[in-house]
Amino acid sequence: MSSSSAAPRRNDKAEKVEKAEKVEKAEKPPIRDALIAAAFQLFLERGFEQTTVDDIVALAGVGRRSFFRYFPSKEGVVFPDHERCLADTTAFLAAGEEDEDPVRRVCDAARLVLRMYTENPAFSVQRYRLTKKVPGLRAYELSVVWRYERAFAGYLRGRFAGLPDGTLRADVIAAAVVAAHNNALRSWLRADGEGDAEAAVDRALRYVQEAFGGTDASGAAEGGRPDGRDDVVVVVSRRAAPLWRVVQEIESALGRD
Amino acid sequence: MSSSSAAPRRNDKAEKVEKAEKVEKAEKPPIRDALIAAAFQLFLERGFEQTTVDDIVALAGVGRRSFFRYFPSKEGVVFPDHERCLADTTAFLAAGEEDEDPVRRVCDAARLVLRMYTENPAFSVQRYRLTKKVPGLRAYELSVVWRYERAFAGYLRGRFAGLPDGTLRADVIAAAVVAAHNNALRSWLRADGEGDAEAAVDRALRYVQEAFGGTDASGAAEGGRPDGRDDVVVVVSRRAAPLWRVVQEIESALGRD
DNA sequence: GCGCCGAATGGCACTCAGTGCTGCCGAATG
DNA sequence: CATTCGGCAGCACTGAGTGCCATTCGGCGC
Repeated sequence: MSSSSAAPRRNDKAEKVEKAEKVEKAEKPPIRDALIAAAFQLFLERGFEQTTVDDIVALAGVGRRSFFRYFPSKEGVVFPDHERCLADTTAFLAAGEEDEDPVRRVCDAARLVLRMYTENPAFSVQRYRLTKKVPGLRAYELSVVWRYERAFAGYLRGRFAGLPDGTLRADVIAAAVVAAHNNALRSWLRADGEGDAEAAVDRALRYVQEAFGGTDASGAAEGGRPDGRDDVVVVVSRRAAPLWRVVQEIESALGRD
Repeated sequence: MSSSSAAPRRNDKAEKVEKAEKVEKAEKPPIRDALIAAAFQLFLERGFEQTTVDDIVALAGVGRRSFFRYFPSKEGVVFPDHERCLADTTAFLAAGEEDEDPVRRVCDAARLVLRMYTENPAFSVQRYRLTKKVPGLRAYELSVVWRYERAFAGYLRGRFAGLPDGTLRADVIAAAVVAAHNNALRSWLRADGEGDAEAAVDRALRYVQEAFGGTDASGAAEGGRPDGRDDVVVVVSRRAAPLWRVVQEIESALGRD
């Protein structure tokens, strides 16, 4: 792109610098990052549908064919790091110990996914705003989330193998974990990345863990109950009241909200 | 297209017959059904990607433009009745009574969706085999399922409004209901539509209802309380006990199970 | 019976996503 | 220096999806 064949000595030097950068950055293709930056710039200022792949590659200064070497589709450029994150997550689940609570392990895996978002708050918020408006991106995000959910469910199915209704439990818990994670994550994204996302997700996941009863409620130990109270609660309810109403009373009496 | 202006009398008769069919079938465009039939025939014998929209309209004997008048995309023809079913489901939720258990209502809505599958077992099984192999159809199905889940969650958010963690509970329960429904549904589809799908889904949904403690367990209302007791119940629970354990105590104390 | 109107349809042309192929260039080999 | 190999640009092509317009058909008023 820049002036070439002007000074061979200088070119040799430039090559050395480039190589040094390569070693330093370690297998990071600059073309990929240029495409991501160009795509987001155009998507944000002009809209997703109003931007063609040709516009992106023109702004990034690369060939059109290169775009599809790095991303499977026009939507894929919006979720550039999910492939690696999904691999990390499955590896994390595969490395789990046998005596660990499976639900807790899956919750920790979800926390791993959360970290990918919190590492780049600005980027995550921009992407959230895009996916909220563009139906095509929402659909693509669904397929991404679905792969996480299937990874969770697959792990749980293995851990629940032999148990009655093992696959049912696995599927339901995986879906609940994903839903809780997304609920907290989206609250954080709607707040422009302000606030403690980790705490919000912990809180949401604790609700799931309590609902399925397969855990010691993680945060209860640490955040817990600083006054040391582990006392009893008395609830009085009319027998004819609908059960779900009673449960609501119980929950508020127990201080879970 | 067919021979015209040959015998006006005969043409008049043909018109009458056509009109009679229209009145009989009542607002059912035959073009739509012809497109669905042609699409499935080609998808099954040749594969989804190997079939173009031109192939479908050629076999159905209609213009290419008409395909996209009836279906939003090539994938859409595989899920022809979901739009109506989704409308029915949201209407069913909107018509719910205020004093009914919200979780139970959502489970009933899921049973409504199941009915759409069980009404045409052969069709549902064919579609299942297609979506299992074709990634594009899986993605499309995800977006369809997502709309049901959002309908469920929206209803629950309304019912849980004001409660602590209302949206979290709504999202998680909606996801759990959908996951349980799909788990049972897919078992039935894998078995080629043999067996009792209703019973399987009932069983799966009961698991969800128990996990979230928001139900009177199916038959409690009708089984009633013939002794006329409408007294009070006192429950004592340790504050640190997992919620599901507490709920179990409540349920047994209230005599519902 | 006649003409008009609106809805449904078919046909055409166009944009753009995604893919296969070819040639090119630079870098690592001998 | 010659060769090979991997990444990239450019080109051409298929096919999905859309906008536009002409046509047709059933219905309706005159």
